[in-house]
Amino acid sequence: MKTLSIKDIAVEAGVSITTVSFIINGKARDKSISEAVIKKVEKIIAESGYKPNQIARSLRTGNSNIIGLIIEDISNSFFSRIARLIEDKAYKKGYKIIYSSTENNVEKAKELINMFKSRKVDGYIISPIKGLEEDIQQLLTDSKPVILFDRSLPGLDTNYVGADHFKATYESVESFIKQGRKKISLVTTDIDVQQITERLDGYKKALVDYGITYDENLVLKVYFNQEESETRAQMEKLFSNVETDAVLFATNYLAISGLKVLKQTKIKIGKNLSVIAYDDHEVFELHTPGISAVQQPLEEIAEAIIQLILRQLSSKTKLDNEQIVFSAKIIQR
Amino acid sequence: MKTLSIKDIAVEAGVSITTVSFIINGKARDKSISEAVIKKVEKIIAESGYKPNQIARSLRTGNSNIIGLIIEDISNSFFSRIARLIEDKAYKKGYKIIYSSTENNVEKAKELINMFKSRKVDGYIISPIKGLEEDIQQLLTDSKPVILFDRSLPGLDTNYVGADHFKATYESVESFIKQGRKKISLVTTDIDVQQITERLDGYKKALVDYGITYDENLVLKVYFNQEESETRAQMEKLFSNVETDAVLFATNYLAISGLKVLKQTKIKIGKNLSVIAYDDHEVFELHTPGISAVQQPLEEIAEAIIQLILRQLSSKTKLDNEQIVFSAKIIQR
DNA sequence: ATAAATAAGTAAAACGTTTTACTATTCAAT
DNA sequence: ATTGAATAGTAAAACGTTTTACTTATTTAT
Repeated sequence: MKTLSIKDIAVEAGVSITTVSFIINGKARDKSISEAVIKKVEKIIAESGYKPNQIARSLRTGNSNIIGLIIEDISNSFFSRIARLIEDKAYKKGYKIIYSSTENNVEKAKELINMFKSRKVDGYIISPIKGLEEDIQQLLTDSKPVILFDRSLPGLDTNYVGADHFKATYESVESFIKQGRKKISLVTTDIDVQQITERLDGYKKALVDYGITYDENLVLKVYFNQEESETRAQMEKLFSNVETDAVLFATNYLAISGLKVLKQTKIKIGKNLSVIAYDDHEVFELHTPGISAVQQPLEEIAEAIIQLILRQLSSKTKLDNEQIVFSAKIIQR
Repeated sequence: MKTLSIKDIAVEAGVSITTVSFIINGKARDKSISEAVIKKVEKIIAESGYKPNQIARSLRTGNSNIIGLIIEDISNSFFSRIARLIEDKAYKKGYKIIYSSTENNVEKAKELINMFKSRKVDGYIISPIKGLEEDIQQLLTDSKPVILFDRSLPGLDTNYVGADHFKATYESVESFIKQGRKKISLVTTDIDVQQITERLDGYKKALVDYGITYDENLVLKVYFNQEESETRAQMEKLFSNVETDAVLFATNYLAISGLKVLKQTKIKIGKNLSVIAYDDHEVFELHTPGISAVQQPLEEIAEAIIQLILRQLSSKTKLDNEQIVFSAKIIQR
C-alpha cells in the first residue's frame, strides 16, 4: 500500500493541493475556504488516515519540531531522569526529542551536533564538554536556540540551567566538619568542565574557611573512561592508606563504586567514615546505613530547560540569555 | 551565514550538481568521474564544511538512517541501559536512534508510532504494550523492519528478542522452596503483556510442581500508573498480614519500592523473609544484606536486537522472523 | 451601472537532494 | 573511415510539502 500524499487527498476531494494544505494547517478560514469544502476534506483525511510527511514538511519549512538532547550518558540515572522529564514536557507541546550520549568524547559530541544540524533540529539542549566551544558558538551564530545544562562552558554566552555546585560541596564539607571530621576526602573526575571544578573549589574553600589545610593526597581524580576495577583499586588505597574520616563523592556513579569498595572493607560508614554522595539515587536511600546525598532539583531543572527553549522557539527575535541556577539540597541520612 | 547546499559546491567547483552528488555518495568511480574532479570537489567540500541536508536526502530516498526506539520508560534503569547499548552499536553502523517512552499508555504509543512513521524512520525497536497489535501489524504490512523486545504480543508474527521469564520465575520460586520457604509471595504489575504473564505462570507452575497450593492472596498486582504511596501501602499489608516468608518482585522498580517498605519494618531480609528481585540493579548489589536478583543478559539482548535490525535493513528481501530468547541468570546474594 | 472589495480557490515555485536518461568526446578495433 | 564501446559528465524529474502571487466570480457601495 503506497502511503498517501496530500495529492491523493486533493484528487479524492476534487480540490487543489493548496486547499488541502491550508485546511491541514488550520489556515483555511484565513484563506477563505468555504465551510463545506473544509468539512469534506477533513472527512476524507480522517477516513483515509492520511498523515502529512514530516520530512517534506521539514524540507519546506526548515524546521522539524524536534529538539536535540545531548547528554553524557543516558544510562546514568541523573541524565535518564532529566531526559524523561524533558521528553514529557516537550511532548505536551508537540515537540519530540532525539537524544544521544557523548560518553565525554569530544569527537562523538561534534558528530552529534553535526548530525542534529543536518537533521534540522529546532533547538539544542546540551550537557556540554570541553572542546565543544566552537561548535556551540556556531549554533549560536546561526541563531539556533541552545540551552546548556548541568555544566556550562566558560567564555560562551548562552542560556544555562544548573545547580550551585560550589555551594553544595561547600556545605557538604561544612557538615562533615560540624560532625568533627578532619581528614575529608574528595573523589571526583578529571573531566574538565566548570561544574566539576566548581565542586572542587567549594570543597577547598570550605576547608580553608574552617582552618583545615588542603591536602592533595585526599583528592582522587578518576579518569572518565578508566576501567571500574582501576577506580576501585584507587579508592581502596585512598580509604585505607590515609586515615580519611569523611569522603565526598562528586558524582553518583563514583559514589556507587565507592560504596562497593567500602562494602568489602571493615570500614563502618557513619562511624569510621562519613559519606556524602552527589546526585541522589535509590541506592543511597536504601543503603544501610542511609547515605547522605546532594540532591539537585531535577523537576525544576527540567522545567526551566523546557521553558527556556520553548520561549526561544516561539520568539522571532533573539532573547537575552538567562542563567538559572538552583540550590541543591543535602539530604541527611 | 546561509547554510551551504550542494549547489554552492557545484558552482564553486564549476561542475554540475549531479557530479557533486555522485562524489559525495562514493559513486564517482562507477559513474566515471575523473580523479582530478573528484579531488577538487572533495577539497572544496572539506574546506567549506559542507554537510548534506539529511532531510532533503530522506525525502528523496525514503529512508532516514534513523531507528525508532519505543520503550516503557527511559528512566527505568533496565531500559536506559538497553537504550545505551543499542545506541552505541547503532551509532557504529551509522544509524541514529530516536527514542520515546510510552509510559504504558496505548494512546501515546500509537502517536509515537505515527510520528516515527511520518518521520520515515528506517526501522522500529519496540517494547510493546497490549493494544498496539494493529499498529505493529501495519508496520509489518508496510514491510518495515520491526524488532520487539522484552515483551512480545501474542498473535503477531515478528522478530523478538527477550529472556525466558517463565524459567526465571520458576527457578526463583524453586530456590525459595529449597531454602525451606513455604509462603511465597509474588509482587507484579497489572500490565497485560506476555512477559508479565509468563512470570506469573512460572511462579504458579513451580508452586504446583513442589506441591504448594497457589494462594491468590499472596499475589499482589500493582497498577502501573498508581501512586507509589499506594503501592507501598499494599505491600506493607502483604508483608505484615500474611506470614509471607519469601517474596519475588516481578520488576526492579517494584523491588525497590518493596525494599523501601521493608526498611521501615522489623522484618529481617534473609531471616524472616527471602527476597528475589527482577532485573538486576545497583541497589540490590549494595543493599545490606545483598538482594538476589534475576539478571537478564543486557549486552546480549542489545546485540541481538541490533544484529537483527541491521540484517533486515540491509536485506532487500523479507527475511524470516526470528525469536531469540536468552536465559536469565539468578544472582544469589 | 460600475468600481471596488471580498470570497473562494488555484498554479507554480521552492526547499535540497538522488537518480535516470541523456549528450558529447575520445579511443580501439575492424 | 567507420562503428562500437568506453569515458566524462550533465539536464531535469522526482520526493511531498508550504506559500506567494494570481484568477475568477460574487457582493457591496456609490
